[in-house]
Order: sequence, then structure tokens, then C-alpha cells
Amino acid sequence: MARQMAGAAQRVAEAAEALRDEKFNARRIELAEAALETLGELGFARTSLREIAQNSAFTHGVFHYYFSDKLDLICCCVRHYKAKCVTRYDEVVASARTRDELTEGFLAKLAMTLREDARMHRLWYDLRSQAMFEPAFRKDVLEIDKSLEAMVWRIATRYAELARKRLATSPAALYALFDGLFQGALLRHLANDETAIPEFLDEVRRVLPTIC
Amino acid sequence: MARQMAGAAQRVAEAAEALRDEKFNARRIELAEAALETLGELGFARTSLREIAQNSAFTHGVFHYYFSDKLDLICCCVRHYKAKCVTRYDEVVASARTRDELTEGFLAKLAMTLREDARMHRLWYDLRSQAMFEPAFRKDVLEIDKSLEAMVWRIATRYAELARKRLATSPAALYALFDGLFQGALLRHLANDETAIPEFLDEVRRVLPTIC
DNA sequence: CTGGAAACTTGACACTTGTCAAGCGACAAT
DNA sequence: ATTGTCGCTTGACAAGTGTCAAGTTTCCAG
Repeated sequence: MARQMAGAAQRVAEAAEALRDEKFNARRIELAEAALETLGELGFARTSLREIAQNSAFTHGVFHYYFSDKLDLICCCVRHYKAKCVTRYDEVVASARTRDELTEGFLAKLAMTLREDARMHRLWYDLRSQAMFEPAFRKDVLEIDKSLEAMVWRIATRYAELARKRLATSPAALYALFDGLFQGALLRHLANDETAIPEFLDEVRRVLPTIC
Repeated sequence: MARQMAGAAQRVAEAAEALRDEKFNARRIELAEAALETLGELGFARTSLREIAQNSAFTHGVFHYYFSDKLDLICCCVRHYKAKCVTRYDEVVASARTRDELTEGFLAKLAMTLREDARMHRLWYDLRSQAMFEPAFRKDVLEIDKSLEAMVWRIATRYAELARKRLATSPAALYALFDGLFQGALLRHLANDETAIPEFLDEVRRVLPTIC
């Protein structure tokens, strides 16, 4: 009986703790999302905790309460960003019934991303570069990189499938190609080069048929 | 006669000024080179003028004497870096008499670069990302990017030439591909992944025959 | 209702940052 | 010999940084 009580109490305690954890985590994500705003605007180098706080509804102390560290906060941001980013093209892949449909859907989404999410993406490239200096970032960054490679691979696989062909390239090379083109286009787009996006789209359109 | 004198005096003055300018510029490059050491070690975000000075034979004041600004210094660093980097593969291209020679020379140089100049290259990727945030960097970064694209194109052109074939890809796509692969390998190499370099070389070896 | 833990704010700390004015010796011109 | 410019050093300044301890509010279990 006492044992049963103890067991029940423990279960309750565990449930409470789990709830607290969940709340804690939800708050962390809220804070990370707020931080991403400022990080996307200023970049890693120029962003301070205080600035993040000022551009949000929170005080700078909360960030220290929820994150052990500035790096901890930014790691959380990166991880959160990943979840959003990696599934971006899945719907296009799932719904396309012909090769043309996939191509056009993919291109449209690329253009939209470049136009509307430029700040988030430059942050990604910033953080990926930071990972070359800061070991604390590496694990997360490498993992995201892998996910992005897989994402590109899913698109390419479907692209080949729709023409009953086999891909002629490796996942790594395909990702390098598209990521490199995207990165270049992003830089030129941010530099107010009006031709950046259309030329990028043309390039992708030309490249796609060569992958299989 | 007076006119002649004035003309001569002016020429002397001009020569003196030119000499001073040259000395001034030489000093700037010395300082930039010293700064590159620290920048390559710490990255843009964590590097301060004082730290640069401490890791060099100069005092922090000199940097302010020769550069109007921190950005001015770093722009000079970037420009100086470019000159060194862009001709790296030219000798291999010039000396290769067969396709295999070119392939092996290229791969060897790539591996050497990755192993020995990793710090300089991570700085390049760092600064390219910074250019997405900092307009002051953009002009130089875009120019270097173009030079690198041209460098890759020279290699590829020769590669096609040696087999009397035509390249099947655009300069932009080729650069994106190799730069993307290189960047990924660099990150993994810096993360102490022993397989990064060999796998990268394998990948390049597999990719090369597909470009024409 | 109440005590106490959790969530959050505030202000202060030690330190670093870019910037720059004041001063130093060397050296060339007068 | 003096003056003044050049190259450079030094030290100080204000503004900002991450961090954290102390205090305040909120909330809920007993």
C-alpha cells in the first residue's frame, strides 16, 4: 500500500516534471524565435543578447535564465531553424505528377525563399562559417547540412523517377551544386542585384536536365 | 625658365608623393598580413584590433594610423588575400600535358590547400557570409568570387581541351559545384573528420569526368 | 490563505571594444 | 640649430559586452 502510494506519487511527480520541462522548452523556442529576428538582421558577429532582448518582448535577463550561455542560445536557434527549413520542398515533391510540374514548383519555391527568407538564409551561411571556428556549433551545423543534402536528394530522386531515369550524380555533389548556386544568388540578391534571382532560376533550369 | 623650374619642382614633388604612397601601401599590406594571422585564427566576429596588434609586432595605434576603420583594414586584408589565392592552380593548368596529369595535379593541390591553408579559407567563407550583412564588404567579395569562378573555369577549360571535348556546364554551375564540395570538406576537416579530405578527393575524381 | 518555489526584472560587475587626442623621437628642410 | 612633419606609442574615453547576484512578481500546492 505504502509502496503503491509511493509509486503513484512518483508518477505524479514525474508527470509534473515532464510538464515543466515541456513548458521550459516551449519558452526556449519562443525566445529562440525572437532571437532569430535580430540575428537575421545583424548577423552573428554584431548581435548581442541585449540587442536581441530590446528587439523582443523580453528582458535580457530571461535569456540568461533559459540559456546557460550565448552559444547555448544560438545553438537552440540553429536547431529550431532547421526544423522549419528542411521540409520546405516536401510538398512540391509530393504533389508533382510530372517532371515539368516538379521543375516549376521547385523553381517557384526557390525564388520565393530567396526573396522572402533571405535574412534567415544569410544567417544560416553565417553560422555555418562560424562553425569552422567555433567547435560548439559544429555538431548542429553538420547535422543540418546532412538534412539539407537529404532534402536536395529527395527532390532529385523524384525528378529522376518522373522520367524513369537514374540519377547520374552523388548526393554530396548535388547538394554542393545547388547550395553553391543558391549561396551565390543570395549574396547577389542582397547586394541589390536585380538579375540575381532570374539568372539563378535560369541556371537551375539549365542544370536540372543534366543530373540524370 | 620659371615655368621649367616649376615643372621640375612639381615633378619632384610628385615623385616624392608617389614614393610616400608606395611606402604607405607597403606598410598597409604588412599590417594586413599580420591581421590575417589573427583573423584566420579567430574569425571576423571574435577578432579585435587590439588582439590583432598583440599577435603582431605592432601596437594597436598603428592600425588606426594606417586604416580609417576596422572595416577598412579587413577590406584590405580581403583584397590582399585574393591576389595570393586566385593563381593557385595556374601552374598545374600550364604544366599538365595530359588529362590524368591535370587531374592528379589538381587533386594534389586541392588536398594541400585544404590541409595547410584551412585557416585562411575558413576566413574567406566567414567574410563572404559577412558580406551578406555588411555592404562595405560586398564589392570586394563579389569581385573575388568572380575571380575564383574564372579560376575554376580555366581549369575546366584545360581539362576539356586535353580530351578535345566541350564543357557541358556553365562557369557558374561549375564554380558552385567545386566551391560547395570544398566548403563542405573544409568544415568536416576542421571538425577533425579524418575522412573529409579523402572522401572529398574521391568525389572530385568522380565528378570531373561528368563535366564534359 | 500562505509559504515557497518558479519565473522574471533589475542593476551592477568586470571587462573588451573602436576610437582618438596628446605626446614621443627621428629626420629632413630651412 | 630650429622647426615641423611623419611615423608611431601611449593612455584615456565612452559605449558596449556577457555574466550574474539580488530582488520582485507570479503562481500554485498544502
